[in-house]
Amino acid sequence: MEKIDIPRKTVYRLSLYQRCLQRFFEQEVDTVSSEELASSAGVKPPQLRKDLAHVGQFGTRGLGYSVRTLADAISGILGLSVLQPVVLVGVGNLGAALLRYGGFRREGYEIISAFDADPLHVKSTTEEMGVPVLHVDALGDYVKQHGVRMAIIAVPESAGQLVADTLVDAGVGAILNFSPAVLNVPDSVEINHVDLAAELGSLGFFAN
Amino acid sequence: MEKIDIPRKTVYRLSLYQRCLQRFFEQEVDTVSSEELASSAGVKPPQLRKDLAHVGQFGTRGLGYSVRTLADAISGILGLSVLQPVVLVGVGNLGAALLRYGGFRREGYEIISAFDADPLHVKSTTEEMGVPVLHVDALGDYVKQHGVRMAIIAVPESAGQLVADTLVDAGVGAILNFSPAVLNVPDSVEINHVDLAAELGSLGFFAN
DNA sequence: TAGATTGTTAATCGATTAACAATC
DNA sequence: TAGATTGTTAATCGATTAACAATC
Repeated sequence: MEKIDIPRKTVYRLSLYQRCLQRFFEQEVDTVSSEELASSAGVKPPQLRKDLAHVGQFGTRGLGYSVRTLADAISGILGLSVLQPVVLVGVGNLGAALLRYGGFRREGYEIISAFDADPLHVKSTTEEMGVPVLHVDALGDYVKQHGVRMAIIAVPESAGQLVADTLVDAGVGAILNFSPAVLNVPDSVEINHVDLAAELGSLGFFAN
Repeated sequence: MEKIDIPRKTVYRLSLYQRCLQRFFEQEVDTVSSEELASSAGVKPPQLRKDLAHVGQFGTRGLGYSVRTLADAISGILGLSVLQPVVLVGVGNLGAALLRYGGFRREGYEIISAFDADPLHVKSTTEEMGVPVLHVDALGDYVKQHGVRMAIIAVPESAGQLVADTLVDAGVGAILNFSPAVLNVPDSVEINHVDLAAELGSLGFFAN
């Protein structure tokens, strides 16, 4: 394993490129230039080339990139070649919406189980939500048994850290955190924090 | 207006500080040091002080910051002193969840109306969702008439740009975009892009 | 005055952009 | 060969961190 030295932002953008390439592929485009791919992803061409340089050489000078080859390469790097199992913790408003959200699956992820502390939410069955919803007490064991490496947290702030600790203890390596809580985890665990209130809050400044 | 020169990331963090200050205020803490406030927001003290330096001087050397004074100052800067009206476009899975999400209101924002292209969603009434859901055809006029300056987009990718154009034409100055679409807008309009699929997608890399 | 903590300047770090040589 | 476009190096830019003088 020598996948150490790629900047976080580059990894994020690789995921953008991947999605754009999928679209080109569906449109049966065989080859794209850095110009075309970059513009479809909303970045500048040198940015794209720099990002790709971090992970290898995929293009042909004078020609561009093979859509197929590049897409496969990025899939491999991001670990999307096989469907990745993910658990979701917190089936409130947002959690339930994420459960129904199709975008994750299209990207190569599958929420295989959800967890909640509220018996009312736990009662929801596979039929209702599309996945089993279990009590949060079972979270740690489930993660260990199924070897789950990724989790989505959509619980209230007060529960965030506890859930994160449980996940980390059980072996999860990456967390997408929608709770407002600032999570303390070991450096080996990666966290993407999506703070909805802060996203909107900071926009007020620009709206005048 | 000379609110030009504050870095985007600083504005974002101001919003974090604001929320932490609210908590300190509720706990009846009068004064915090940059050390305390920074740690509660998940940043380092010099970062906090640098951020604040962009917008003014609020602390007392040797003592720290008055929770009340600093909270009020940041509220003013972010424009949160009065409840900000926001429109939401797209009442699918995610849009509906955002509509019910309480975090925005707590932050000083109120979704005053929602819009959708699907007559099924449009039928939803104030009672069901808490806010009126109108047909997207009425979006531009509504925004103009109510002087709305902020919008949340939660429509499918194919509709993103069209909705953005409508909003910008109607005078919106800041958009929180949850659609995967890369939106082209004038420089005067600020966009925060929350790309759920890409957030999760990039995490795959770190999960091993 | 002594201790503490801010505000600010300087140093570091990393990321973006520009430019161009390599090469298909 | 000539035109095009990559991969890469160098220059720029901005943001973070460290350090410390100002000052309560």
